[in-house]
Amino acid sequence: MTTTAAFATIAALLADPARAAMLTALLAGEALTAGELARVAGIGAPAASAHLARLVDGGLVAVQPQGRHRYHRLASAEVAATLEALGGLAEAVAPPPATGRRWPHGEAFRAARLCYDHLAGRLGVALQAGLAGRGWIVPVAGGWATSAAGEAGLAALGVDLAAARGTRRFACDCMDWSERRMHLAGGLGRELAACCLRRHWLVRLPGEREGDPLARRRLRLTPEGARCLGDTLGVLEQAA
Amino acid sequence: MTTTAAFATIAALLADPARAAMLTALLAGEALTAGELARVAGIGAPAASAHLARLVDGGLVAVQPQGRHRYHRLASAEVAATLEALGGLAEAVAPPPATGRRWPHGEAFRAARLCYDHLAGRLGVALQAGLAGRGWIVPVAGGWATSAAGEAGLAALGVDLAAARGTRRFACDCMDWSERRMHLAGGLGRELAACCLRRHWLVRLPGEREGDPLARRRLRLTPEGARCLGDTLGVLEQAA
DNA sequence: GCGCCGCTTCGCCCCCGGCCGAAGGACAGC
DNA sequence: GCTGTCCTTCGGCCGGGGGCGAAGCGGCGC
Repeated sequence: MTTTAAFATIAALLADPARAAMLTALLAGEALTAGELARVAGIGAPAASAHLARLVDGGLVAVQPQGRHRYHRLASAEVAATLEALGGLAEAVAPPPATGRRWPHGEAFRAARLCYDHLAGRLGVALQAGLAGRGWIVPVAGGWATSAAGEAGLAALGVDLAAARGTRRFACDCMDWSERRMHLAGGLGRELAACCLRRHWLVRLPGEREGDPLARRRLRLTPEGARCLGDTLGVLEQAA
Repeated sequence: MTTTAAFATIAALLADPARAAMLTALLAGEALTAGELARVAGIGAPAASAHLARLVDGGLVAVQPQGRHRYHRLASAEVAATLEALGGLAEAVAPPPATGRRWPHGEAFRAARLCYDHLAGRLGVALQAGLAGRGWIVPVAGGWATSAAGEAGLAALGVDLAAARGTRRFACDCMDWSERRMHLAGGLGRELAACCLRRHWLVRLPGEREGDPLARRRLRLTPEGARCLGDTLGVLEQAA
């Protein structure tokens, strides 16, 4: 009873188009100011303020004041995972909009993207499979742990394992709606993504349109990234 | 844009307490009549009818008329998976209600339960791990396939593999909110659960209270079930 | 100190949607 | 065919919540 009530409360926070647009924008993993989010949602500043207050109060969004700006981000990777799940269901249930591509951002989006703070899409799934296939990560209760070989290999790639361990969950699964498989989340997933971006193995694709909430989530594998990740983890990618 | 709109539309369907109660009840995997769902939600027949019409129209619930009754069930296992994800987030975000047990149904619910049509909880996760650990199932693109040994072993257990193949997805992962690990879904997951119930290795726990929507999801492992599943798949379970 | 800018609060309007009672349609059993 | 049951549709009421403009508050820069 109380359970289904909490359930509905969370859903109500996601049910408003303006809030949904804000959350979708925050899925890119970057912290945005209230003004930016108001523009993304297409509403005025007062309305945005009220929406954000409710999201923060509901525990979905965290806020950190900085000077005269207030930066908002998703409260946790769990929130991101749930949003991804809902997006996948929306895609599966909604009448595919006539045109062949079922998601407006299509192929590039399915190939490689950010899921809040870690990698998703075909690339994310392939990375997870590569890590498990080489025995760099091994399943343990509640998630994954690194093997000795994995420690060495990941460190050689430049992944900050110390930072990865400083998180509540070191490595766990996150559902990938487009591939219907798991990809790696948790501290390790975050640091792996950070490493790939830092070394320019992956670059963010620029958004074509201003205000495109999904724009900053798309990633492109660079030739160097394909070589390095392919050599070490067997990730083959024919992404554009 | 159109994406976030669809997203919000689905969330709006889940945002009403009455609809949430109905969907939660349907998570047990059984088809219920409109009248039963009205009672579960604590509303009158007209209101329930309107809610169900919206759920059906939104693609979350399927209906099959039978005589003068109309039986409702979740439209797909994907819907069930999303509901589970939302429930997990609600549990994580909501202030744990003072008492130690975070979900009202506590231990038994975490130990073994139905996730729509397949097994979840510690038992579901352990089953998935056991199947993968023995090489009965092997990862393939988009999910899992059975090995030769797995075919023989599952058939020996009494799992109807032909029926399992008759589904859109043979075997795929489903997120388990309580364990934060994957358990087995898809046709194979469904037939495995059906087999366990048919052979009385698992039995449904009776609901203590009338109208308890989660009641029929709780499962108990019988001594015979512990023996058979433990022998063949190494599933150790200390569930009550 | 003054003005600018980002954000919030307040007051107000309006509309969406949830609920019920009553009436209407459909199906099974006698 | 009549009656009872299950479910839906219709009409009407009401509350919650989203939107904006105006005003208030606080940090920053000239």
